[in-house]
Amino acid sequence: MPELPEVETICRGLAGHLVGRRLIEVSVRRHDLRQPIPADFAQKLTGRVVLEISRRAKYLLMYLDDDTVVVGHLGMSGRLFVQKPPLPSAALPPTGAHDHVVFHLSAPIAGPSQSDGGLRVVYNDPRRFGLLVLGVASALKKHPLLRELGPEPLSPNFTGAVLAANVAGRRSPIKAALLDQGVVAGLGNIYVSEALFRARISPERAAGSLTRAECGQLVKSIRSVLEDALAAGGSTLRDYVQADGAVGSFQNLFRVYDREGQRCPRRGCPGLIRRVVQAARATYFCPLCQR
DNA sequence: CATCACACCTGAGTGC
DNA sequence: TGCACTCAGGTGTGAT
Repeated sequence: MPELPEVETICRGLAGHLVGRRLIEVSVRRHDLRQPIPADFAQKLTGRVVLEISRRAKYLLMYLDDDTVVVGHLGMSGRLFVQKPPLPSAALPPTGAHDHVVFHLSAPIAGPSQSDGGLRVVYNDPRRFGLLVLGVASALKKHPLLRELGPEPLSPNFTGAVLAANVAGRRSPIKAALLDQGVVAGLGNIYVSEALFRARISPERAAGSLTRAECGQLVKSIRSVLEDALAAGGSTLRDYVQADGAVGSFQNLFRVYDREGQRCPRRGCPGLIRRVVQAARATYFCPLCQR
């Protein structure tokens, strides 16, 4: 499911609901995700207060008040959503199929007292390609899942020069290189196709053959497509929803993804969008205006 | 090393 | 309606 804009949208939604609440109960219904949920997961989290929620690449990071960080990934089909009872003590919806972990949270600890009777957050993942593991905040950069990640595409240190250096010498297609989370962190199958279209670069070009100028253009295109997607709340293909259940709308703004056979949206271009398979993933592009 | 095919798992969609 | 088949937003592995 989720690439950077979807994970960032969920992250922001969760932060608004969870920061400043205490985890009063954590129930793990299935441990066998892509990596097993640690046996002491629930015990380690119970009683902790959520300090902050952030994102690195496609990982969600939930910082707790004891130096523990929950490191989460949604894989292809994972969802995290908030369930809030409409009234204090009102019954929450029953746990559904593929709800693997349920976090029960207290009312906000600080601030004006209110009728908020707490809420719960559900981790749901039919395919179980996602994961939920634990890290240590003060040593998070060394965490095995995070230490090899490349630059954040929306950060100022992701430049054309950095991209050029990270793909130097690579003979694989630029499409495949951009999916490599060590080259740039957070892109997935949709946004790679969309960014290459905006940069007018063919996905079949050898990554190392891009000029410095092309790398600079590609960096700009990556930023623009991610920012546009963030503004739309991400893309909803089949099951992605934001933390509060709202759906994203960027799928309506795709220019090439899943548009095989349609006219190239670039003004005056007579090309037709083509679908090819690279590294076992579908790639969409206009063979006329992407060179 | 770099590259690639494939596996992991479930559900949705399609065509017969 | 049912069945067989294909495809899907990700990533780690083993073979080459």
